[in-house]
This record gives sequence, C-alpha cells and structure tokens, in this order.
Amino acid sequence: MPKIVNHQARRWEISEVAAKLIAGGGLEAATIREIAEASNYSKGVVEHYFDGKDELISGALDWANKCYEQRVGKATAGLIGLRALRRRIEATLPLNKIVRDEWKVRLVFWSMAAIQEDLRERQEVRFRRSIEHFETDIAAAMREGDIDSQDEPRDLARRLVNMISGLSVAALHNHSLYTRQFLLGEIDHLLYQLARHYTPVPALRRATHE
Amino acid sequence: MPKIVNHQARRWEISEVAAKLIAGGGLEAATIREIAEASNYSKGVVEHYFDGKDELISGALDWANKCYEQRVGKATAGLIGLRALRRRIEATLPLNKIVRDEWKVRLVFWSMAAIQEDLRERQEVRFRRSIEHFETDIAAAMREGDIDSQDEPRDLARRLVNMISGLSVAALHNHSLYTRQFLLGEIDHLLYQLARHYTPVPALRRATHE
Amino acid sequence: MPKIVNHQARRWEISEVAAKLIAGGGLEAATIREIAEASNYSKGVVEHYFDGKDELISGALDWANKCYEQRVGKATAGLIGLRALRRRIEATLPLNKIVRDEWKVRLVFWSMAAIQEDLRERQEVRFRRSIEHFETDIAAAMREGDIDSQDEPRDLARRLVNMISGLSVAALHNHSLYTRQFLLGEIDHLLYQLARHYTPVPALRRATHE
Amino acid sequence: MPKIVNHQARRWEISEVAAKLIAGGGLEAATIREIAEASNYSKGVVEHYFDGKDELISGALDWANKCYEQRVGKATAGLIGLRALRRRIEATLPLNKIVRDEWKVRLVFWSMAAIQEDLRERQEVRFRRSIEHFETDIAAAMREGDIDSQDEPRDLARRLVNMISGLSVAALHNHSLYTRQFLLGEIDHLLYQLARHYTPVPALRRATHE
DNA sequence: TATGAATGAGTCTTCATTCAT
DNA sequence: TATGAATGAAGACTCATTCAT
Repeated sequence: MPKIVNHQARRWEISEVAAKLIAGGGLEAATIREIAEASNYSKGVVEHYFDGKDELISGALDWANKCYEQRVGKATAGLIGLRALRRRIEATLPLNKIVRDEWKVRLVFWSMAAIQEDLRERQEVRFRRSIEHFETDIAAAMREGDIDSQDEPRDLARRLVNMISGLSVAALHNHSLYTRQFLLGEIDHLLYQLARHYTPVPALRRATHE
Repeated sequence: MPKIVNHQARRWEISEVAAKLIAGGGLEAATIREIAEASNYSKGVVEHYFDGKDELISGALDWANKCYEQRVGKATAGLIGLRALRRRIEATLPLNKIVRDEWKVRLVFWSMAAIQEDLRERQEVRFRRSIEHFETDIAAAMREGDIDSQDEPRDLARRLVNMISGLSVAALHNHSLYTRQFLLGEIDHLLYQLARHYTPVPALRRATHE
Repeated sequence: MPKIVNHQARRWEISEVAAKLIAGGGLEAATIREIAEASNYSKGVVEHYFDGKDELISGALDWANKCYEQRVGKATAGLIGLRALRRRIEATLPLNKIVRDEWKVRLVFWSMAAIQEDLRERQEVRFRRSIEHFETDIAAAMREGDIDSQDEPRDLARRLVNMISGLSVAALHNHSLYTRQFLLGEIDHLLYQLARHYTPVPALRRATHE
Repeated sequence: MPKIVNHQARRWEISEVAAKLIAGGGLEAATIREIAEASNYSKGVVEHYFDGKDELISGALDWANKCYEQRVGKATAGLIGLRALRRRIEATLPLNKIVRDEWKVRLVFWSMAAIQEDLRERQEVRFRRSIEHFETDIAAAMREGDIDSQDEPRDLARRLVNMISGLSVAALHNHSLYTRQFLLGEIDHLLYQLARHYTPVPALRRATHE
C-alpha cells in the first residue's frame, strides 16, 4: 500500500501557496522553487502533484476562484433578490486584503488570457458563469419589484459585472481614493444604476451624429 | 564626433516594437533579444538606449499610451461636450486590432502595477489624468444641458472610466459576444447611464440593511 | 504468505515493453515511468523486478534476442545446410516491422557496447554465438557440396554475419531502396558470394603496393 | 565593432570536443556542461554557438565526417581506380583509435537515425554520398580492367559499403579478433569479392525453394 | 556608438531511486 | 508484494547583463 495522502487536499495546499506568491510578487515570483520552499515541500513534490508549471498556475487561479465562490456562497446563504445581490457585490469587491489578493491573481490571469487562446476560452466560461449568479439575483429582485428595468436580467448582470470589475481594478491601483468606505458607497450607485427604468433618450444619440 | 542619431526617436521606435511583442505574446515574449531582432537592431543597441529591462517595458507602456492619446486627440479635435465624449469613448474601446493590442499592453501593465508599488503610483497618476479628460467633456456637456446630473463631473468621469475599462477587459476575453457592433451599442448605454438624474433611492439601501 | 507470481514471466513481460519503447523512441523514451505505464504496472513494481535501470535495458536486449532466436529456431526447424542458412538469413534481415524493431534495439545496444566495456564483452559473446549457428549451416552445406570454398566455415560465417549486419543497418536507414523485395534479392548475392571458390588474385594486392 | 572571433572555427572546436565526449562515453556523457568544461568555455558560449543540443550533436557528427573525408581525401590524393579504392577502405576501417572513435560517434548517430525520421533522412543522404565516392573508384577500376564484374559500379559500391560497415562495427566490439593486421587482411577479401565475375548460380536458389 | 561574444544565474523539467505504508 | 509519495540531482535552455573591440 502506498503512503496515504489526500491527493486533492495536497493540490489545494500547494495551489494556495502559489496563489499567494502570485498575489505577492506576480507570476515571476511564483517559481517552482519558491512555491516548494514556501509550502515546505520539495521541488519534486510540487511537480509530482502538478506536472508542469501551467497546471500549477491554473491551480492557483482555481484556488482563488474557489475561495471567492465559497465566500460568496456563505455571504448569500439563505438570501435572494436584492439582498443577495448586495451581499454578492460586497463579497466581490476588494474590501480587504484577502479579496485584494484574489483580484491580483485574477488580473495576472486576465493579462495572460488576453494573449493565450486556450486561457481566454476558459476565462470566457468563468466570466459567463459569474454573470449567471448575478442574473439569478437580479431576476429575483425584478420579480419582487425591487428592480424595475426593461432590460433583460442577463444584460443587467453583464453590465453590473463589468462595472464591478472596472471598479475593482481601479481600487487595486488607487488605494487612497478607493477606501473601504468609499467602495461600500459605490455599491449603492451600482444598485441604483441597475434599478432605474431604462427610458431611452434619443436626444443623446442624435446629439453626436449628424 | 559621435554619429548623430535622434536619441528620442530611436527610443520610440524600439518601444513600439516592445509594445507589439508584449501585445502579441505577453511580457515573456518581450525579451531583449526578441526586441532586438524584431527592430533590426543589435542586442547591444537596445540596452544602450534603455539601460535595463524595466525601463524598456516602461517605454512600451509609454508608447501605447502615447498612441492612445494621439488617437483620442485627433478624434476629439474641435469637439467639446457630449460629442467629444462619445468620440473619446469610441477611441478608447477595443473596436479594432490596434486598440485591442493597446489594451493587452495595458492589462499586462496593470497586473504588474497591482503588485509593484512604484508602478502602481505611476498608474494612479495616469488614471487620474485620463479621468480629467473625460471630466472636461462631461462638465461641458452639463453646461450645455446634454447631461443632467447632480453628481460632480469628476465622479461621473471616474465611474465612466471604470465602466469603460470593465467593458473593454470583458471584450478582450469574449470575442463572440463583444463584437464591434455590440460595443458601439454599449456606448449608448454608457452615455445614457451618465446622463440621468441621480435620485438616491433610500429604499434600496434600507432593503438590505437591518 | 506472499502472493504467488511468476517472477520470470513478469520480467519478460516488462522487458518486452521496454524493448518496444526503445525501438519506438530510443533509450531516452524508455524511462521507468513510461515502462510502468505502458505495462500497466506501477513504477515500484518495475524497479522491484529489475533493481536498477541498467538491468532493465539489459533485459530489453535479452528479450529482443530471445525473440530472434525463437523465430530463427522455428524457421530452420528440421532444416540443415543451405536450406537452413537461407531461412536463417531471411529471419535475420529486417523484412518486417518486428525484425526492424529488433534491429533498432540492437543498434541502440551496439552504440552502448562500443563504449561500455562490460557491455562490449557481452556483445562479443553474443556475436560469437550467432556466428556459430551460421557456421553449422555452412559446414553442413559444404559437406553436401552446396558451398564450395577453401575458407574455413567459421571465417565464412563471420563474414556473412558482417555482411548481414551491414546490409540490415543500411536497410534501417534507407527505406526507399531497401524494400522487402530488394532485400530478398540481396540474399541471393550473399549466398553467391559465400559459395564461390576463393582463388586469391595476387594482382589485386600487388596493384596497390609498391 | 564586436570582438572578432572566427565563428565557424569556434563551432568546429566545440564540435570536436563534443564528438570526443560522445566517443568516450556516449550521448549521455556529452552534456552541455561537460562539453563546456572540456572545451574551457562557459556553458553560455556553447549555447551561443549552437542554440540547442540537437545542433550540437549534429555538429559533432559533422565534425567526425569532416575528419573522415579529409583523411580519405589525403589518402587517395592523386590516385584512381583500385589503388584509390584500397586506400579509401584503409582510411575507413577502424584501424586506429582515431577512426575507432569516429565509428563510435557514427554508431551513436545511427541508433538515433533509426528512430528519428529527420535524422534518418540526413543519414540516407550521407550514405548515398559515401557510396558515390566508392562508385567512382570502382568504375575507374573497371575501365582499367582491374575489376571485372557484370554488376553496376553503383551496386558494387553499395555492397562494399555495407560490408565495410558490418566489418567495422564488428571490429568495434571484438578487439581481440579484429586486430589491425586482421583488418588489413580483410581488405583483400573485400577487394577479391568485388573483383570477381558475377556468374549467377541458379542451383543456389533452386536449392532452397521447392 | 555599435556589435555580439561571454557569462552565469535561474527556470522548468525529467528521472532514477528510496521509502513508508 | 505492491503502491506511489518523496527526494534531489542533473539536464537543457533562456535570459539579462557585462565587456572587449
């Protein structure tokens, strides 16, 4: 019988270390040697569980996303509609170091996905899945009358996710402005923009075309 | 008597090559050798003009931003207010390969800036400058009555920039959905959301706090 | 009570896998992990039966030679003299994929034996044994009058083996010329050269020495 | 101006070291580090001149072949026909350590070429070129009446080359039998077998088919 | 100023081998 | 006997950087 170890748990453990190294110093800091040392395993062990660096990086992202999903899951447990939505946003924005690190990892991965086709496709899927969760909340909120819009829930969700990511990235780069309090305040804006009637204003379009 | 060369022009030339390599294959693709070969200079020349790789990467970003500013400058020349704003947005979104490559470089740099403090500060400055341009347009549009909001132009600009960056990044990763036409359509939404009265809806906040 | 396994059979089974991997991708392809996977055993089992990689490679060669000997044994069963000789040659030349693979393994081993003394000695023994079989056939053919030569059977056998190996190696590298048909035709030449009187031609020697 | 070095000469120098290491300890002994140390250059230099190990190994073979050709060129200078042929054979057989090392390198390469397609093709070309030289000598010898055969010179050359390679490989593995004197004696046999009339002996073929 | 030769640190990766279970 | 976890050495390779010319 082989030595019994929880293969999956070991993977997560190492993935976590990798993610934290990436968050701390970017991809370049996440060398296998560094990961091995930081996780108190030997270099060989790391490669035993991951076979190749790509998988390792991928694992780090998976770990970050898993953390995100678990946090959101807890935050929205038992809630639906607008209440769930607010909690979901709160759990997504980089309001503390943990989430900030998450966003750093995400950003690193985004810059890779913009270039490598296979990563881009995975990113697309992940993006879509994320939108679906927001869509569910929004649809529920619309049924309850908390959100009143003529747009499709899916479109609202899509735009909301974009706003959140734009806001989060800005927050990563601008600590002084985007304080925790400020970000919390922005949530109101996000919800407000979401909840309004969409009454097309033709003048706006005409104004810029002749 | 040293050979006369236009130092600055040479720098730009090499920066451009670097930027394109980064857009094509990420930071890792932008090795000095690669840059030297792609620019038809020798390795030594590249290092002569840049003194270290960090400067070189920094130069690539500068070049991308310069291109961006020139393009926006041309697009908004002679225009103010809402007209200028629309053109500015159009020139910012990744509607074609050139701008898409620009965004790739930006994304690479963002992921670095999220981690390296000195880069983050430079990024913050650049971010603020970008907002100012939008702010100018928005302020003019408000004076002309094209935009009606109780928010400060600066806040509106800040949020708009975030929305644009969130949208652009999403577009980089999701080619099938974010077609050129689709993106153009989203501009209307961006302007629409901007132009509306901001009437705080207390109910929204109360609904989620007890 | 240990589990009963046929130790020798297991060794052959693994040796066969190793031999095929070597034939397919050279020594480098025959890593223990690869052999383990290809044979559906675990890495540990392979090392349990072989105790070191050298033995494993050696086993692969043994297997290839065993195959060769069995094939020749069948082909020449009941035959002697010239008939046996032709069959022996046919069974030796790389006329099909199986024998071609055998030759690849042999070639890999030869290149090692040219360098490592202990392998060279084993190779010498194997070489000598191979010659003896040919010698037996040739001696019988001479007794029967099918071969007429003043040379010793041993010398004839030695030269024949060399010719066969030279021809086989050439065939490995030159598929287009050395087709199956062509090789079969060459057998006649081999036998022809063997069967002739050796009448020294002094002129030939004098012609090149002064 | 860059430091002036003779690029080609440097390549040969390193190739020579590689070839000797291969002859001494096989492919495995020819690591880049070993080659660098043995040639008193740094690791980086070796890769600067060769970019990749494949090229390096290839260079080693080229070097060995170059040596061979130069030696043969000198040995046959001014000679034609049978005289040239004998000298050519003498310069080919592993009669001394230098040629023996050459054969070791060749053998290593052969075992690789039997497996890797691209190498096999190069080997095929080299093989053909080698035959052509022998063919020239044989054709001249036939014109002079020193060789009398109904076979085409090309076929005679091809078979001769095979015999030589078979003999040489055997000599590599069997030092005690294939002494220098013995090998020199075998040359007479090679020439003798070549020079004889080819009178098909139908009996031989019939003898083995029924 | 320009070239590219030279260096050596550092990375990923593969592998044989040992060992606990 | 069997498994596969663990180790660490060693390999190829890339790269930024320095330097002689």
